[in-house]
Amino acid sequence: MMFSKACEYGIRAAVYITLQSLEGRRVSVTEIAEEIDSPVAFTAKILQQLTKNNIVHSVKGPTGGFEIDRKDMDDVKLNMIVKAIDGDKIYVGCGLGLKECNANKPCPLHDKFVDIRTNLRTMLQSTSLYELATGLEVGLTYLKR
Amino acid sequence: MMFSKACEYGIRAAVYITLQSLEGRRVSVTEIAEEIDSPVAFTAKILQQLTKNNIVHSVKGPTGGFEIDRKDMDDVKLNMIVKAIDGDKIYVGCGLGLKECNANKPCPLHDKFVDIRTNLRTMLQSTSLYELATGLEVGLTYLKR
DNA sequence: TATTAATCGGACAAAATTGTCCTTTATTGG
DNA sequence: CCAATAAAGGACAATTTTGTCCGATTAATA
Ligand code: FES
Ligand code: FES
Repeated sequence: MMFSKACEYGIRAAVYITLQSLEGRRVSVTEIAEEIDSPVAFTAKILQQLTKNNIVHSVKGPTGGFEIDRKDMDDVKLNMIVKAIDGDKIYVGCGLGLKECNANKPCPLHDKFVDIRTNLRTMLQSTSLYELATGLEVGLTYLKR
Repeated sequence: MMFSKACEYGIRAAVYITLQSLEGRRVSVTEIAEEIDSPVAFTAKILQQLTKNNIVHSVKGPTGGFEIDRKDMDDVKLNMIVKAIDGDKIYVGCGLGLKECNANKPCPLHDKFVDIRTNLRTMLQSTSLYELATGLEVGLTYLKR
C-alpha cells in the first residue's frame, strides 16, 4: 500500500542478497525468488534496476549471481531502493492527489500529511541494508512466511 | 502513493460536499467533479460507495445531489472514507508485502513500519471532514490547482 | 400526468502494474 | 574452442486500477 509490489520485492531481494553476501555467498535470481517468495522473472527485472543503480552488483556466467559489497551494506539506505524503483513520487506527491505537494497552495490535508511523510522519509533515509539483514541473521525477522 | 486514486477523489469530494453543505447547498456530481478536478463518471462511482457507507447522503431527482449532515461533518473521520474505499489493507498490510503484518513473525522493517503506520492511523482517525473544510472556507487550502 | 433532472447500477474500455517467455550476451571451466 | 550457466533485455500476457457509457430508477414541477 505504501510501496509498489516491485519495490517490496526489491527491498526483500536486496536484504536477502545482503544476508548471503555477509556469508560470502553470491546468489542467483532463482534462489532469491525462492527465498523471498516472489515471481522469478519479475524479480529478475527488478534486480536489473537495482544493478543499474549500483545498489547491488551482478556477475554473469557460471558462478555468477548477485552480491553486495560490505561497504554498500551500510551505505545503501532504503530510500535509495525506493527511489530507484518507485521514483520520488513518495516524496513530492500530494496526499490528496493534487498535481504535486506544494506548501504555497496546499490541500486540506497537507500539514498533517507532510508530518507523516517526513517521518517516513527519515526512516527510509536512516535504515541500511545491513541493519535489516542482522535481524534476519539471528532469526528475529523473516522475508517470507 | 499512500491512497488509491479512488480514495483521493473520495476524500476531496467529501470535503467539497462538506464545504457546500455548510452553506446549505446540495451539489451534483458534475459540480463536484468540476470543483475537485476529477473524472465525472468515476467520481460518481466513488460517491455511490460513500453513500452506501453513510458517509455522504444522496437525493435523487431534480434539486437532488449530495449533502452531509452537520453532525456527520464532525463524526466522519478520514479513516472511515479510506476504509470504505481502500479497505483495511492500509492497517493490516505488511510494509514489505508479506501476506499480512504479523508481529509474531515480523519482516525486517516491521517495527519501524508499524511506528509510521500508527501515526498515520491516528491522524486519519482524528481528522474530521469539518476540520478539513474550514481551511478551504477561509481560502487557506485548495482542492484543485 | 408528462417532462426533466438527478443518482444508481451494470457493462464495457483504457491504462498501469504485475508477471511470463524467450533470445542474446557474458563468463567460467573442461 | 566448446558447453554450460547465469544475468540482460525485449516482447508479450494477465491482472488490477482507473475511467467511460448508457439505460433504469427516483423525484420535483409544470
Ligand atoms: S499539497 Fe497535498 S499533501 Fe501537500
Ligand atoms: S510484518 Fe512487515 S510490517 Fe509488520
